[in-house]
Amino acid sequence: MAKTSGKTPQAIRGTQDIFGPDAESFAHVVETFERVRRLYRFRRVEMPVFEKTEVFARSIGETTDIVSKEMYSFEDRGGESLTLRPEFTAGIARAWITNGWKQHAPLKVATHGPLFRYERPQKGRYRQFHQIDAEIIGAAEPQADVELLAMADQLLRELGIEGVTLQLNTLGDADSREAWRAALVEHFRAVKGELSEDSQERLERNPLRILDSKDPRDRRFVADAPKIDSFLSDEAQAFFGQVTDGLDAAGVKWRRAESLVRGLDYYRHTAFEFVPDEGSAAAAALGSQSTVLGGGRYDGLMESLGGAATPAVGWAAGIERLAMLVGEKQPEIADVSIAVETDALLNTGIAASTAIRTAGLSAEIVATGSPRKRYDKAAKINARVLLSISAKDGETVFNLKSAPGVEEYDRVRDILENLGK
RNA sequence: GCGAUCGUAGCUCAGUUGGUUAGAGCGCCGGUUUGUGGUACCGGAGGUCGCGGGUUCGAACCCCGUCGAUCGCCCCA
Repeated sequence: MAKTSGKTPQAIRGTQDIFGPDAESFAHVVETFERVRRLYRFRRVEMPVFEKTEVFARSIGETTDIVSKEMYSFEDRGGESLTLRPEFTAGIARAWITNGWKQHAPLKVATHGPLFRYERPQKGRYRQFHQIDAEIIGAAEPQADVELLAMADQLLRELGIEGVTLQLNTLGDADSREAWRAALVEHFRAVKGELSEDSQERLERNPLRILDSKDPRDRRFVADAPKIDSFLSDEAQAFFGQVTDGLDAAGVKWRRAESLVRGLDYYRHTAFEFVPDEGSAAAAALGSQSTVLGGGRYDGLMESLGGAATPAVGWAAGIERLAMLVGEKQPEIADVSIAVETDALLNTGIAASTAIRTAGLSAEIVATGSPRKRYDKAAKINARVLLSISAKDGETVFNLKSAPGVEEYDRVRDILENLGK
């Protein structure tokens, strides 16, 4: 692997050079997403890869570890702090405000591309990673949540991903959420000494996170922790009911996950993740970073960026993780593989390949190395038709070969007959 | 930030209890078959065994450090 000899610089930790079957799977995920988002009439949006640090710091919350340690921030030549986007949502929210996209409300947008987080890489987690993303902004009704989730569910089905289930929860409105949080702190504080060290720390900084602790010492107390349902207002209860009814109507399977939370304060109501079922092939393929697609309703975000209160809901999914679940994809088979068996006929080969490609057939040309071996190399390329170009008694000979009944055989023969006419 | 495992040709890996010029497969380059031919045969190039130090008569192999990778913890927008 990485040699330190010589002067070649190494790739940055946590970046990937994606090639071969992985690249094919990656492209397949993106192409499927583009197709499905059109079915749901989400409009394509292209966003900057970096923003003022403020965009992320204010939306995420100034005090969290995320802002202080886990963002790729730097100063530009003017001394302004900029940050490579760690997520799509904050940038889209900023654009909504600065570009007056309110005029398009409710706005359904989709995008995909690279994101950056300064973290220790592990399976399914990189410093530069890639996500697909879908947002509905300016829609307060539960129908928006339902449509968004139906799209996510259809995407996973069209990708052929099995053994992944929608885990669904509600965080209620701001008041419900705050009351629940207070009750949780009270509950866990009573047994603080028996919690894991990590969770004793969480108690002060992020008590909701104790609910998804992996430590068995914590899990005993998680089971009988206060449930959000006891704190939901009538409106919040009704909202969640409409979401679940809508999902049932849409045929989207879901499971209530009372411990599913979001780390950030701007989330309200619906929170969800598509997670591999325990013991499934998907779970084995993903390792410990297993959430495939996640999101929720973030009615509190716009205000943190100085905009008018705006209801919105969205999700994002890691392309690399999805690619790990879709299986190996091979590049498309070539229509024609061309062996130029003598250098004297190189230009004939070029003319033939151009004519074939112009006709809409894909072609690969082999014209380097030992002339005797070019046929062998061309034959190794997976192609529907094999064409060799050679000279016999001063005449140019096109020799075509394919499996019986291959439609491209006749097309190539016709193209060659018209060559030079 | 913490922990575990790993680091030998372009790639995937062998390398026995430390013992002479470090191997295989694939790939690459060249040659053989006077040949309408893909899977054969022969040959070649390519490695200061991640890097630095130590132990030893002798280190790819043992010890320390360092860099890198992988996986996990923390975190997870």
